[in-house]
Amino acid sequence: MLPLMSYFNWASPHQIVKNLNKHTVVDLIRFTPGGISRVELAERMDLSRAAMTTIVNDLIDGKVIREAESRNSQTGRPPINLEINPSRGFVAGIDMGASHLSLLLANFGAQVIDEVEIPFTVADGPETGIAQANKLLVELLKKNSLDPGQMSAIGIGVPGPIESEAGVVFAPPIMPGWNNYPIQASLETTWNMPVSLNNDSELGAIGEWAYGAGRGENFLAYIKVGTGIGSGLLLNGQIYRGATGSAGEIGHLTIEENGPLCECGNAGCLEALAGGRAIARQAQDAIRKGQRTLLSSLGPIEEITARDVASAARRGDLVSQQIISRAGNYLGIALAGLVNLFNPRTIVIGGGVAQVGDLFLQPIRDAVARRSLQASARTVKINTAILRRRSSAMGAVVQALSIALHQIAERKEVR
Amino acid sequence: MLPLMSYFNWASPHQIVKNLNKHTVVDLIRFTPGGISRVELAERMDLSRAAMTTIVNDLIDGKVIREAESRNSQTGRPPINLEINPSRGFVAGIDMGASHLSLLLANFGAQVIDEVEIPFTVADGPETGIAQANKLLVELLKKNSLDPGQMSAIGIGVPGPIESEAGVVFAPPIMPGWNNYPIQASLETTWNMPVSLNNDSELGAIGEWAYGAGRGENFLAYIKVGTGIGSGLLLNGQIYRGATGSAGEIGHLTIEENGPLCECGNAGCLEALAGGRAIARQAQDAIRKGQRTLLSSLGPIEEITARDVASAARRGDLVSQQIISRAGNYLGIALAGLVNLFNPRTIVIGGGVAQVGDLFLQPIRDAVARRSLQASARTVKINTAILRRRSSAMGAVVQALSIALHQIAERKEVR
DNA sequence: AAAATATTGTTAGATTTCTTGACAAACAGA
DNA sequence: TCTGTTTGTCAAGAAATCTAACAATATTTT
Repeated sequence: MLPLMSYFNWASPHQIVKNLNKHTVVDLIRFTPGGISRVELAERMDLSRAAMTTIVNDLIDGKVIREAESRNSQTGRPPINLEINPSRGFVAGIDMGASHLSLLLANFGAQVIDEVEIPFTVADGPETGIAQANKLLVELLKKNSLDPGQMSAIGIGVPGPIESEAGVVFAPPIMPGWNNYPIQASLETTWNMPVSLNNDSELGAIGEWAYGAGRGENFLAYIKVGTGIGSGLLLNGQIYRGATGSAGEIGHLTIEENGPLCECGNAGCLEALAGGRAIARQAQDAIRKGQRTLLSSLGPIEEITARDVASAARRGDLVSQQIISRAGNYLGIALAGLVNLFNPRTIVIGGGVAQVGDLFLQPIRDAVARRSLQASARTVKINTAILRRRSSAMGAVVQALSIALHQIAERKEVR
Repeated sequence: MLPLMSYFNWASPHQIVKNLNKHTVVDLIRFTPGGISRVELAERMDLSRAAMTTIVNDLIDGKVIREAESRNSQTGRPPINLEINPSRGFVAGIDMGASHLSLLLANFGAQVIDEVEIPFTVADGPETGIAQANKLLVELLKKNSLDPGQMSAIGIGVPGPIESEAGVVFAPPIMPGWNNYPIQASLETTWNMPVSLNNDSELGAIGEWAYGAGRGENFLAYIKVGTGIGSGLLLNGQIYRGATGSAGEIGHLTIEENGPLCECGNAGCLEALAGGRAIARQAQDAIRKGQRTLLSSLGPIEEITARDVASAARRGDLVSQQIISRAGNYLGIALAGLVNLFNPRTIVIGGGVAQVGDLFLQPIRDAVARRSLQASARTVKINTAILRRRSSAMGAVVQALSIALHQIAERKEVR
């Protein structure tokens, strides 16, 4: 069957970008677990083996990819696996959160060389924030005796909606002062290399898709439970942003019509019931009411965070467990809606609270099973992020590599 | 910017189907309002004018398209509009509902030649249902002095989830007995031509996208309010079916946790609150309670339908208007969730109840504005289906034409 | 150890599809 | 009638892929 109107929406595909098949080969090599050979590539892409030889040897000449070990086969000449040439260069992945800034340094094979994370206040504004990120990257490079010239691209994720053409964030609720600030352009000027600016939840989805709990799943939702609650959607294998770039706002689904007020102005949003701030507040209330909990011993009540609650829950604190479990139930109610509408194959739960594991996951799974249609609920898998705190930063690395690799693959000569 | 992982997911594009550019040209001609010329095609597809001449003349030779009138231009040689050759053949579009069966006969220019609609009971099972459809089509052809040999393809929509490879419906709640029945194969054998089987809500989205209220909108949700409530989603310009084909099940979002029981087994589903059956039941209850309403004069209480309520509401009946408005509010609550998650540009409301107009639309718009994030709510347009009862059947015609046109475009010679 | 078999990867020439750049065609206005 | 402008066509050449034969490298069989 023909996919509907696909012709209409694709620009002439050999023109979307030149050498489309070359790019396809690069990405198949990047993301096929266990490696892939020339003949397998040819079969997968429906090209002749001869054509594949030309394409692959071209990429090898450009030092984008290289031959790896031959796999042992049952019979016949063993296939030669192809892999990205890891020593072709480096990229950086930056994950900017509301209260943390983390940074990965990776080679072209997407292997993490080094990483660093610092406390951070995104509300301090763009100049301060970007300066901090720059400084951190300079230090990390120096520590690894690397020259900025050896880097090829930077990926960065921020907790707000992106205007991707312009390279800015657009009316971000939790990034005051950043509206329309030229984040991408600023980094590109400073570092003199291409920069990919993305939403942090989208990057989480990409990271977990590429190397995590949703590896290769083409219908994937990544839920980031942090200060706020956001999601990154991978539909038909592509990031889905919606008509104006604000798709996936699961945090502002109304769950309880008369629930607590949310920063967005509505009442009873998921975020106001199960987000990091809500979890912290519930814990503080519990202490004030005099409930017996490990949390009371942590110092000033106002400074108790969702992370404290999560870690207390893991150590067996009943009050904390109850708070986490209730948050899980709320999230599950929202996810039931998402499951009915999107019918994803996999949902990956990331962010600090998710690391608690089954204490959080089980109420989610229960609520989804109870409140969504069997057809979709039966097939959906709900799991914790494998890359843990690194999901988004890893997604940023993937995006940086996408730019770097495809830019190099365009060129004929070795630079 | 490069679209993420697009390379990975596309098979080698020139292989998705041969002569991709030829097909793109056909669809651009089909769906560009106001017509399109060779040069405009070349620009839109990023091809040279010379290449476009070859492609277009090839299609003209194959009698797939033809030259239309020249448009008047400001200056220079006026462009020659291209159009699908309407007299190249005919197609049929079938819309099978729970309680009606309708049929459109259209030429290759998608102009409706004739149509017919009969009452129908899908629950009578596939043999009966398909026999009825066949008979109806035979009669319609005879009435228009057409030979089956002049038809090129059939599109059919049914109210259940589709396994599109297999051409069957899969566990359809309101099509008892149809599970896995080879609908597509049966029609293909009987008529000896290709058949496209689709979900009726999807077809509604396609119909309204092509010739209706969502013309050309690439982020479109079509909501069908009939006996049940379903939706068809067009995301990034492509029909979205989800991982297992059951995406868009908006009718089974939980709206009131302790609401009325739904056929799906859960409680408080949208469908149980605002679907056709729910509307009829509320009207019946109102009469039994002795409320003053035009509906009381319509004969046996049990036979009052949602359509009766809708038409009474249009004529000013307050009780009916209240019921419709309440249903609109419930639908709006569900749509607020859809807007937050999908961020569509347009929502088209179809089905019988929607024809009431603002009485139904306004509470929907209010609820969406109240309960979804500003970023998405501000930009979404919510309108009634322009094609009215024909949305789905027209979508079936579009699908049939897709098969027919692209099949012919493949061939070199005129058949 | 040699031969048979199977599978991967390469080579050379033909084919298809697109590009470039020149040119013909069709209209408006001076 | 001439000029300017835009559409559409033609011919030669370039790029990418195909076909079909062949070389390379392993296992299995004789």
